Amino acid sequence: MSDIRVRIAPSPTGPLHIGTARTALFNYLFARHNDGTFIVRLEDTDVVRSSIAYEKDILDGLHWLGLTWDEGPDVAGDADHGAFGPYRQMERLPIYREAAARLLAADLAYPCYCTPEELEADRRRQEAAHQPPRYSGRCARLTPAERAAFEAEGRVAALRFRVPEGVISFDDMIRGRVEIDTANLGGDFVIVRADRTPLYHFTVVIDDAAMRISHVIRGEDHLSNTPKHILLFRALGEAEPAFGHLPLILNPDRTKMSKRKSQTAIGDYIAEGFVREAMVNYLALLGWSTGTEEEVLSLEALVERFDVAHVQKAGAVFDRERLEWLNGQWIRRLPPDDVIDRLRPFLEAELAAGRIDRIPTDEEIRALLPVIQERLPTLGAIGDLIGFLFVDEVAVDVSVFPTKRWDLGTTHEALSAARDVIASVGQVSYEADELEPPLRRLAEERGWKAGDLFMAIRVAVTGRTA
RNA sequence: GCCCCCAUCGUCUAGAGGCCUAGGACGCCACCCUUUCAAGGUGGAGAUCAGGGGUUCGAAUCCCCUUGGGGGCACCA
Repeated sequence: MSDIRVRIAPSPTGPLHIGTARTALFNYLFARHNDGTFIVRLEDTDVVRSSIAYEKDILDGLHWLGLTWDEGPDVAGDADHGAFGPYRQMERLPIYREAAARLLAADLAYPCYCTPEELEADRRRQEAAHQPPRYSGRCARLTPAERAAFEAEGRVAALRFRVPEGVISFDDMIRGRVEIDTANLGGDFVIVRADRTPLYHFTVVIDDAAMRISHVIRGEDHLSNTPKHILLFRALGEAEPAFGHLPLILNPDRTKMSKRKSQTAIGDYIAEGFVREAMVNYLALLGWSTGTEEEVLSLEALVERFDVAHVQKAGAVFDRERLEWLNGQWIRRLPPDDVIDRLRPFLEAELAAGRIDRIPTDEEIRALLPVIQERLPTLGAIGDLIGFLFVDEVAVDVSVFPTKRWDLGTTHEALSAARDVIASVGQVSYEADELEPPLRRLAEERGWKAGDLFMAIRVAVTGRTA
């Protein structure tokens, strides 16, 4: 095991997002390729929006993808494991409290008594003046007497970190050297709320330091925040990890992928019948490539080939068509028993929805596999493909019969004739050459195209044209 | 508004100065196969490498500017 330690730190304030899943995957690939440690940490300090249901969705989703982690909680609500725990931030409050006290004692942070209303007014004024939003620094130099006065007023203070002057620079694993002047950070920022709960920028740094995270690999939306983190690492007397900022996943209009414009919940893709192999394969290739022309790659193959050098810098539009193509590729590659297992929940859903009257047996599905495996874009398409076989009565909508060459009269006539031919053949084993030759003969005698006859029979028997 | 990041076919990308009259994949269009639908095979359309300056014998590749796009600027994460 190397010293490389990386983490995915999702916030259980929503279901597992495509972007979080990809960040988790890249961290996983980086860790496994380098014989490092992959950690899951839950950032649940936003108590109002966090929930155990989301925690479950996230953990289950990561398991579904096949990303195993070495430290962290495995099951929602359950205990975690690893030498650097706990791995839920709400269980680490004393650690943050101690760190906050240290910064306060060293005057690296100070109590701020500004009310939300005052801050909001400042912000509005700055916006009106076309100024960038920035904390006024009103509470930065309060005398003990002034603080006491605010306290006497009943005001409760938040804790603000003093942002020093200077330029922060770091070598991003993906972007190279990045420099940002601390003057552009928006002034002293809050690290502990008035209600004593710590904020993200604070906890993320304390935990990354405490958990000995060596490489912080995350989305590009955090790039501008990195100087704040570096400042905090320094104030805390901790070594800074390496940073790598992944390109964002984009909506079709090239804005940051969002629930509003795209399907972002991994759970929704699972429900549609995307298989994990395809999802992992697709996500890995969104913003990264092997540098070769290989496209269909298993998680193991990805681990073997992963390198930061081939990570793209520009954002990548999420392309569902390509995901579907990969899904088809993977469904075709799955072993029969595996497909049968994975199909079952979707068949059960068909039954529950009343679209079929019974669930096919494993043997029935196995017999169908040769004709359905290469036709499934998603597992959820199974009902459309074989549903007609498992309903008590096939409903045939007359309008489904093609009328390009045949009118309904001809269709009816042809079906009657075909029925006679089939009856005359008698007992059959349904091998292809038992019914086809006599039906072809019938078509030839009547001057019909065999394809038209077969289409009529297909619709009459299955209720569908495919 | 300020700061930061980015820029090769519609999309995902290969390309790390000459191998590029820019390659692959998805999608699209033909054709083949074919009893429909798929799958598969073959071929095609599709990028003056955002634009303009440099550097160089030589630039998609290096530098600068412009333009365009994105992200960040919370007592959210």
